[in-house]
Amino acid sequence: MKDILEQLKQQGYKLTKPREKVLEVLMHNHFAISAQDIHQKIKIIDKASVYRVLNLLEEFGLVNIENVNNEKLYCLARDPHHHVICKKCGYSEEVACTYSFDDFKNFINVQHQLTLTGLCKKCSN
Amino acid sequence: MKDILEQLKQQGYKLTKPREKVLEVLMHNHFAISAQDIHQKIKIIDKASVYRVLNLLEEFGLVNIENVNNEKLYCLARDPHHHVICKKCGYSEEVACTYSFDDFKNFINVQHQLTLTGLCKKCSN
DNA sequence: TTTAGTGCAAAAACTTTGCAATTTA
DNA sequence: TAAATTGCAAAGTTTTTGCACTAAA
Repeated sequence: MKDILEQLKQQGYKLTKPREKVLEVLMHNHFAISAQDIHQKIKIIDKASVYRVLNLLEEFGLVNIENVNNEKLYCLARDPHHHVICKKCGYSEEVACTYSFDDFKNFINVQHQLTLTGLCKKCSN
Repeated sequence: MKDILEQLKQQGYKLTKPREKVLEVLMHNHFAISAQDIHQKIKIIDKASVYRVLNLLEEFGLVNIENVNNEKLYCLARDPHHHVICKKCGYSEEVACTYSFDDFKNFINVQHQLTLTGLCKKCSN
């Protein structure tokens, strides 16, 4: 987290409570989480600010966004790993990321986001 | 497209104009497209129906969903390929998909969605 | 003819924005 | 102290829902 705040600082952004708090939640939340749920966890911070922080992080490629059951979920882009998420109960597990995508002819700064969904053992019965 | 409609039919769903039209747009649209833009292309169909069709397709894993610049984009899950999308201008190219994910211990029916974003040549200057 | 699916209009949910007040550097 | 950022409230978007009507099987 320090790294990220430092990184933002070096870009000229200030270290503020909303940024700290949102990052804290993303750090401590093992899996992907929605903007609304982030706000739920830190009610001191205005919802608008939560969105502003998330948009900032997204702009810098510091978060990944996943869609599961029509929910937009954020998670820190601390590579290299992804998640498999159960579409029914939300249970998830980490998946190592072994892919790299640097060899594009016509693109630079390519980031990737892999979303894996399925049914966990429990829900498949 | 016939396949998909057939598939739905066999599940007991009816073949209706909204379903046909939305699928048509998804078929003919080479790249990912938003719900609103789909509706824009077939104004005869009510927006609510567009959403209903998309949700149905999602439920059956027939579409992939990508987030690019805070826009939720749909594309048919006609494997195996993905897209790299320029975050600035939206230009995109196909990327062959060479990954399979069948070897999970605790999950079944695992589907994957890979979103690649970057800057295209033009936009990186 | 029955049941699923639609359109419409209204509601709900989500996200962004303008601006005065506050906080950071 | 200047500039960036916040909270608040309001506006803008996007998505869902209830229900009477319509169309598919």
